[in-house]
Amino acid sequence: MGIKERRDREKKEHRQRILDEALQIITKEGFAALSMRKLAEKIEYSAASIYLHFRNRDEIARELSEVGYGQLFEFLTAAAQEKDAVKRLRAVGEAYVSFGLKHPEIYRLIFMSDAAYIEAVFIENNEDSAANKSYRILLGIAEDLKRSGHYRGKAASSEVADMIWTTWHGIISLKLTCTNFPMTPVETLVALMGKTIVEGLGAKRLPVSGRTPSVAKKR
Amino acid sequence: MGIKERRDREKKEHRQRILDEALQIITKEGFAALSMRKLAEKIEYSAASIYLHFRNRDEIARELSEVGYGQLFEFLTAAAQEKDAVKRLRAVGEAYVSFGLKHPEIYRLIFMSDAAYIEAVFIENNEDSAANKSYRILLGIAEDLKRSGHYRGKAASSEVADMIWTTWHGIISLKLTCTNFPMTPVETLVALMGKTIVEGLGAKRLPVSGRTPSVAKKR
DNA sequence: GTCTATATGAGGATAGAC
DNA sequence: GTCTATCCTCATATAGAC
Repeated sequence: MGIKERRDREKKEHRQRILDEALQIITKEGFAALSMRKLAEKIEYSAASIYLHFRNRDEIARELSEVGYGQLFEFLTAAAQEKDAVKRLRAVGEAYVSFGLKHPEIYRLIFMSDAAYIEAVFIENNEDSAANKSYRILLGIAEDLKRSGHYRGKAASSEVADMIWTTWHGIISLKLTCTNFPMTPVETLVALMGKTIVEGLGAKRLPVSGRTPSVAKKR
Repeated sequence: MGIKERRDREKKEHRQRILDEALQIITKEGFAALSMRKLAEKIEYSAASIYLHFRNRDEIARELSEVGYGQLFEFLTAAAQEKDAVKRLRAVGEAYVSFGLKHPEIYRLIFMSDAAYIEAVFIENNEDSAANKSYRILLGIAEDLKRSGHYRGKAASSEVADMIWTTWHGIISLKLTCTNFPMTPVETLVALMGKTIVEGLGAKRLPVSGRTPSVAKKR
């Protein structure tokens, strides 16, 4: 049965080669630039042969998205070793943003294009998907912030985690769409954001929504 | 010279009609669905005739972006009447997010696709562009927060404004890409975010970056 | 079984007839 | 000024060669 094994192995390698080249194209030129023809040229096969390995262009995109979530997870994991929740919040935030800056087209693909990719990963996939594991890093930070007395509000940890996530996503996605705006450097934004959120969550006085805090009275 | 005037007027009207139909297509089906052929069918002219009014599809996109910035500006202006900076922050934030939810495809076009559109507006255009005026609403809030003693940090108003903007953008853009995630409802996120930022900016104790605040010591 | 060649139909853009 | 005809690029599908 060695022949079948070799054939299977070769087919798998061929498939992987297609994915590798596709990733290169996306990384360099963005997802929109990924065409079956261009990809076929790169792998030195006809376009039709790609369809023997992938149902369509979308299936390639979905697989590459998962690669992207994996890369992001590695970035985050490396930064999530810090014990202290506040330090970890800052480290992971910086890692998240630096991933986006380093792999802008991948970030666009996984978080700024079709909702189908990310939803497939979060909803259908198992708990061990890279995207879910990344989210749990974030959730862990929110829980630790609460545990260590860094926040006093009533918000659930998942809400705090979502707030932090949207924050980082906001910075990187706006930067990718508009390289010159906001003019504040990304690093400054990450630092200011992190500090403001930590202090906001842990603030002792919680002014009732809508009322002006006493400090402002002197106006 | 009345004939020339009528001709000019008719041409202008025709151009406007193209834009109107294009806006409808984008609003309903998204920018990707805007094809010259489909547009031609709507206006009941040949596709080639569109090129007499617009250099290419991109030029239509750019003009529609400006319409979009104008619509956003109107949303924000209506919410920016409130005198109190904190209340205004919340009102404008809600308006920003509700614009994004109400006109998702327009939002995608102006803030989530090509950097060229937004950069053209912010950089090349005059101070009176809708995008610049919108930004100044935000900047005004940041300045008023500072003036009324709501924040004590060293961050410049423009940095605070950018932080607030990225925050709102993060919420809406993540929601548009991933309708089921984050699971926290948009309204909850906006409220939590607004509260956390106001309290974070105004917090009395400013723990030195990297040190754990005293509350956490008990861990 | 795996590939090449080719067909189909959508789309952007343009030349040239009227 | 408007149209038809056309060219190019693209995703996708399939027939049939090997």
